[in-house]
Amino acid sequence: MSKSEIEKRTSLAEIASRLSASRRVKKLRNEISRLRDAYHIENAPNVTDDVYDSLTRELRTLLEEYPEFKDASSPLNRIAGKPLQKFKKIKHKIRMLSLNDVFNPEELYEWEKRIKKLLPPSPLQGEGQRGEVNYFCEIKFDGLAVSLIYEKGILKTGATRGDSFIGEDITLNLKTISSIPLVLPKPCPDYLEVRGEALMSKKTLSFLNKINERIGKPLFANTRNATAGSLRQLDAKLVAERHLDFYAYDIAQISNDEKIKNHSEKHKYLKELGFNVGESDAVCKDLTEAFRFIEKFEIERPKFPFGTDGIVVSIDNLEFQEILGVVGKAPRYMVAYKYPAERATTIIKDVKINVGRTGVLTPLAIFSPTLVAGSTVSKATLHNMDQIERLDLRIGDTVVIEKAGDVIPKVVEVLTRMRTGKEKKFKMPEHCPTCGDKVQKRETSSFQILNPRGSHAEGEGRRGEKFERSELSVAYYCANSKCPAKNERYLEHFVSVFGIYELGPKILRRFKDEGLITDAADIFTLTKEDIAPLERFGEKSAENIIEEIKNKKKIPLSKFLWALGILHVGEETARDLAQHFGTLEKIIFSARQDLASIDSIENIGPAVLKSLHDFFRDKNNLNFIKKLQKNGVVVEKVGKREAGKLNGLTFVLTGTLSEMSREIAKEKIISLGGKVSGAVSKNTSYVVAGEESGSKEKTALKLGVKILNEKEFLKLLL
DNA sequence: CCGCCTCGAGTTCT
DNA sequence: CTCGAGGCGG
Repeated sequence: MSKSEIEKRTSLAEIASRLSASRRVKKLRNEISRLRDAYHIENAPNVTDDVYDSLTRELRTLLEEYPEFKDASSPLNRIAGKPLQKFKKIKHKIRMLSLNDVFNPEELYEWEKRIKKLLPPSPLQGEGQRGEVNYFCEIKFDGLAVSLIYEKGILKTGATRGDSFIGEDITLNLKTISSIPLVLPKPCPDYLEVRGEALMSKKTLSFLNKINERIGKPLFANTRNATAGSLRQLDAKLVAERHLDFYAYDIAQISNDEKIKNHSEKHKYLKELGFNVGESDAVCKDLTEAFRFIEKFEIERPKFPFGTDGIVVSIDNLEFQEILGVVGKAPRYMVAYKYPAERATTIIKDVKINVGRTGVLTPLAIFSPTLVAGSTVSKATLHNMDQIERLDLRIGDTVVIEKAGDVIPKVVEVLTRMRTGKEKKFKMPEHCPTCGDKVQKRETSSFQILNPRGSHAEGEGRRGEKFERSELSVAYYCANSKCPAKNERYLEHFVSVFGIYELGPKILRRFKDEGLITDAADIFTLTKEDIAPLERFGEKSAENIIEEIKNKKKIPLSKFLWALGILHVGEETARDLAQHFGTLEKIIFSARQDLASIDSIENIGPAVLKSLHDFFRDKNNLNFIKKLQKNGVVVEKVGKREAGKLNGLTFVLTGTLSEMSREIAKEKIISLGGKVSGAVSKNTSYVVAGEESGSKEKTALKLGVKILNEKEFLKLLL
C-alpha cells in the first residue's frame, strides 16, 4: 500500500469516527434533554442523577474532541430547567454560579496546579512563594440552592437559582423554613445577600415517602428532589409541613464588607447572624489536610442526617478568589469534590464467553473502562442467556452499570433510547470457544405431577400420574471431559480446596504447558528438580512450592470430596456427606449401589444422589482417586463430632475482622459445632460485623437478627 | 405445587 | 454479590 493510500485510509477512518461521533452527540443531547425535563420540570426523574451525570460527562468529552458539534441550544449550556410560569421571576444581581466537579485526588491536584500558576507571588506569605493559600473545606449539601436578600435586617426575597441569571421568587415558601431568620439580630448590615442550600433531612424524606407509598403517589428519589418538589408547592402551608431546613454557605453581597477577608470569616459571620452553617467546615493549610477532611467525611456521610454529594474546596482568601475569577458558568477558585457515583453509563463493546469448571458457558460484557463507585471497571458478568434477554442487551448498547455491594460490577439496565439501530444481538455460540465441542443444555432432575386438566404437548399420561420430566437448565455448557478450559478451571479449584496457595492459575498453566502435569494428581509427585530449571523460578521458590505441596497431602474427608468437583457437591454438601458416612470407602460403596436402595440422608436429595452415583460409577474417576492416594494423598476419616458450644447456631460473617481472617473465623465456628452461611435470613443466629461491613448488617437489622461486633464474637469463642 | 432457605458456581479490582 | 437450582416443609 502506498503512502498516500494509507493517508487516505486514515482520513477515511477519521471521517467515519467523526460521523459516528456526530450521531452519538445527537443521541446524547436528546436523551439528556429528555431526562433533564423529566427531572427539573416534573420533579419525577426516571433515571438516577448519576446516570444523567454520566451521560453529560460523555457529551462534554466528545465536544472537547469535536468542538465543531457544539451548539448553543445544547443542554450543557443551561444550568437548570426553564423557570416555571407559576412563580414570579427574580433577576439575580450577582449570577448564581455552579461548580466544576473533580472526581479523584489527581483531578484536585491538577486544579491546584492550574490556579497556582495564576496567583501572584505573595509578599505576605513566605519568601515570594507563589500562591501560598489556605483551602476551605465544606460539606456540599444536596438540596436546592437559594438566594436570600435582607434589607435593614429583614428578609425581603428568596429565590431559586433558575438558569443562573433569573430565578423564581419562592419567598413565601422559604419563610416557612424555621432555620431561615426572618429578622436579623442587630447590629446587622443594611443590605445582605445570603446564599445557601434549602434541604430536607433523610428522616423527613423517608417519612414522606412512606406516606406517598401508602397513598400510591410516586416516591421521591432523593432529598434534593423532595426539596425541589416541596418548594415548588404553590401553597406555603403545604411547604411548612415538609419541615425543610436551611444551611448558609456564602455571602454574595454585603453593605459593609471591609472586615471580611476570608471565606471562612463569612461562615463565622453568618453563624453570628443566626444562620446554620456546616459544623465541621474547616480551614486546611494544604491539600493533604483537605484530603483528610474529605476522607473523614466519606466515612461519616452515610450517617449524616442530610443528603450530600461531596465536599466543596475553595481558596479561603477572598482577594485570591477575585484574581482567579470565573470561567464560563463556574468560578475558578472553588471546586466540588464529588464522591464516587454509584451508577454510571457505558457502551457495551463486546460479549465474551467464559468456560467454567463444570463447563458452563457464562457470557461476560466487555465495555469501555468506566469509573463507578471508586474504581474503574471494564467488564461485568451477564450470568446467562436469560439475563441477556431480560435486559434486552445488545452489543453496542449504552447501559447503566453499578457495583453490587460496592464490589462486583453489574449491568442494571439498557438505555434503549440511545440505540442507533446498529446494535447487534448476542447469540450463544454453538460450539465451545476453547475446544470446539458442541454446546448443550443440562437436564435438571425435577419431578412433576402431570396437570390433570391440561395435557402437555408430550407425555400423554393418565391423570395425576407422576412423571420424571427432564427440564433443561438455563445454562449452556460444554460436555467435553477433555476440554482444556474446563481442566484448567478444575486444577485451580482442586489446589484451592487443598489450600496449596503457592500454586496460582498462572503457575498451574505453566506447569501444564511445560508438560509437568497432566492432571491434578501429578502435582503431588513434582520435585524441586522439575520446577527449578524453569525460567523465572529459583531454587528457593521451587523449594517453597514443593514444601507447601508436601504439607497439604493430608486432607479431611469433607474437603477431599469437595475437591473432587462432583456436580452439586460443594463445600457444605461435602461436609454433610462426610458426617454421614465417615470414610471415603463407605461413600464410594454406597454411591455405587442402585439408587433406590440408598437410605435417605439429611440434605441429600435425588439430584445430588444421582450425581454421586454417576461420579463413582465412572472408572476414570475411581482411577483418579487411586492415583491421588498412590501419590501420597491421605484422606482423614471423620471422628465423631463432639457437641461444641456453638451447636445449632448459624453465623454470617461480614466486613473485615482485625484479629483473624474470615477463613479462620469460619473454621473456628465450625470446629465448635456452629455453621457459617453466606446470606442473612431469619434462621441466622448471629451476624458478626467487622470493619466496613456491607449490606448484610442492614438485612440483619431489618430481620432483627443479633449483631455481634468483633469483641463480642471473640468472647463467644472463648 | 409453592415459597423459603441454602448451596454451588462464576466473578471484579486493588 | 447474584443468579439458578436443589432440598424440604406447608
